[in-house]
Amino acid sequence: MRRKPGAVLPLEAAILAAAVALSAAGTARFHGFLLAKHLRDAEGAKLLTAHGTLYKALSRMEKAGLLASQWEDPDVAAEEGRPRRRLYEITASGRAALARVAPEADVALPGEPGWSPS
Amino acid sequence: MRRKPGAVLPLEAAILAAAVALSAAGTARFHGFLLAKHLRDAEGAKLLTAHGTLYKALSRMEKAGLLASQWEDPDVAAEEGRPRRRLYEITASGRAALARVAPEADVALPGEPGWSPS
DNA sequence: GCAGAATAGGAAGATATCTGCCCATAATCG
DNA sequence: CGATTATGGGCAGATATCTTCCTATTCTGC
Repeated sequence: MRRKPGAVLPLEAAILAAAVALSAAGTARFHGFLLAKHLRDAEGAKLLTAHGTLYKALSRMEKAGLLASQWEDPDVAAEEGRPRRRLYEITASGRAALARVAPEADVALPGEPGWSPS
Repeated sequence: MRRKPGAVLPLEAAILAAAVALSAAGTARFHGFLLAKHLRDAEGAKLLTAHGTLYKALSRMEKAGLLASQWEDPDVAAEEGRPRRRLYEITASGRAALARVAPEADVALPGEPGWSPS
C-alpha cells in the first residue's frame, strides 16, 4: 500500500511499543526473533505472522531512522552455537514516532523524566 | 536398528563415496548442506530425505573416526552473510571403510597410486 | 471519484546446524 | 527361534536472517 510520508503503520507501532517495553524491562537491544516471540504472545497477538514481514519492517524502520542496528559479534554467536543476530535499538526518533501515534503508550521522550540517552 | 560393530550402512557408504568424489573434484572439505545437495541430485537420489538424518549420520561417523570435522571461522561466515558451516573431511579410515564395502568405488587408499595425505 | 502507482503483508524457501520423538529394523541373547 | 534391546531414519521444529513472488491496500493525481 502506498504510504503517506511519516506515517507509522500498525505493525511498526507494535514494534516500537515492544521496543520501549523491552527497553523498560532492561533489554535495550533486541533481535528480530525475540521481537517476533514478544509480539506473538505478548502484544495483541494476531499481528505479525510470517517472519519475513517482520524483518522487512525492521529494515524499513531502520532506513527511516526509527531504529538503529548492528551485527552481533560473530564469535559470541559461535560460542553459543546459534546463528548470529542483528541487534536493534529504538532511536529517539522512534520514541517520538510512537508517542505521536500512540500517546497512551508509556514512552519516555528526550527531556522528559525517565528518559536516558540511548 | 542395532548394528554390528564395524558395519557401514548404505547412507554412510553414500556419504563416504560422495566425500571421495568431492575430494577428487578438488573439494577436500565439505559441509553438511553441500553433501545433502550432492546426495540429493547426484547419487542414486532416494537416499536421504530429512536433513536431521544426515547430520546425525555425520556426527556418528565422526565419532567412529570415518570423518573429521572442524568449525569454519565464524568471521568468514559472517562476511559471506550466512550461517557458519561445519567442515568435514574423510579420513584414511573412512576411505578404507568405503573400499571395504564398495570395492567398485574409486577409492585411493594410502600407499596406492593416487593417494595423497589428507 | 476513479485510475494508476507504490508499497505492505503473507507465503514460501534458501542458508546451516542441531535436537527430540517415534517407529521400524537388525543384532544378540537365552 | 523368539524376545529383548539398541539404534537408524524420518518427521517436526528451534534458531536466525533474508529474498523473491504475489496479492491487497492505500495514497495521489487527474
